[in-house]
Amino acid sequence: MARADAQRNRTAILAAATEAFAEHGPRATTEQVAIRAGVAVGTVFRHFPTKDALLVAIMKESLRRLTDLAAESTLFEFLTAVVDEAIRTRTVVAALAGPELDIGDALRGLTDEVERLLEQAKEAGEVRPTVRVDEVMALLTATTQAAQHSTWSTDLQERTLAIIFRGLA
Amino acid sequence: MARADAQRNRTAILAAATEAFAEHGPRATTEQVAIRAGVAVGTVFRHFPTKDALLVAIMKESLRRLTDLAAESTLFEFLTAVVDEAIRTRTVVAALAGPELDIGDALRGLTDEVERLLEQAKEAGEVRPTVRVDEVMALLTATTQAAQHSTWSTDLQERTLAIIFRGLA
DNA sequence: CCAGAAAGTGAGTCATCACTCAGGTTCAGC
DNA sequence: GCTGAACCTGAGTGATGACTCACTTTCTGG
Repeated sequence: MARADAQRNRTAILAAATEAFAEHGPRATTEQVAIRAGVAVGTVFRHFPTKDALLVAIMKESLRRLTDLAAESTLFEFLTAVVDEAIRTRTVVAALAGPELDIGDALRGLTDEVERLLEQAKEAGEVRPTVRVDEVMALLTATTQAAQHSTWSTDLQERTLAIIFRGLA
Repeated sequence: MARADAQRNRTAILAAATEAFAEHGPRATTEQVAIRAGVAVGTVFRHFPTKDALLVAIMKESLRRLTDLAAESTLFEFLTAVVDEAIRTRTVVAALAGPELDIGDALRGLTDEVERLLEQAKEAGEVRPTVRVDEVMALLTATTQAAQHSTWSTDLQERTLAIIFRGLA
């Protein structure tokens, strides 16, 4: 049986890291995370041997949450939701962006869901049959990247997404 | 009259920095730039008091080049060109992205050109009249961001841009 | 030529962080 | 309770990288 306090700390660290990275991006220091979690630095490193490991853990969590969400959405709803999530937690983006960190499997799960939603949308006649998944993922990456770096009003975000949706239809 | 060697060094530093940042992103060290330019670190700092100043100088140069290019292109040609440039020199992107660095005026020049091209495209019936400049800029930001972070094949890049163009039409 | 001003040099400073570890604390099973 | 294994602590370490400055070198105008 794992110790209860260790479990509590692990959870607290994950929550703190999510907040810290959301605020300051991946440049948030491990110590900031530790303080936020009410814990010493050493404890953070006991649970996650590396800062990157911590980032990966958070990203996987985020991707899993999104993958679940996909189960109960249409394609367009889902894309909108992903962009929202990207703005809120500035880490997802990195996840979609580069192969620097190893989150291959979680990302594949998301892609599978998108593929399913894409097929649905095609059958409903909402998306051209010629559109491929990698194109949708590329657009998704693009939008999330930009949404978090620059400061878009929700209005602009909606109008931009509308253009993309029109391009898919 | 400014000294000739100083001019030469300034040019060499700018060229070296462009290369270095293109290869390693903004994380390239000042010393790498110095070595590439065949110069000591101190000299780099004599010309550009800050690493950020150096980045700004490069970005402005890049934006000016693009602004010039806009004079002789259609909207779609231009957007494609910007994305290409973004992939080549990984610094433009940061320019479009955030207000972290001060390049306001150069960016405004680019936006003006895009606006002009947009009007042209509308008159030619290639773009819906309802499309606004900020939307085009947002899409531009998005695409450049993504293009440089992830590794897109030129094929995927073309297909993705095609979808965006279709959305604008 | 030659002064002296402008420019260049590069070892050194200082701050920042990811990460460690010797020693103290707390939990869980008996 | 008690014991020992698991866990926590936080000052310290080492690496990195932006920036400085006392000193040397190189231009250029007269």
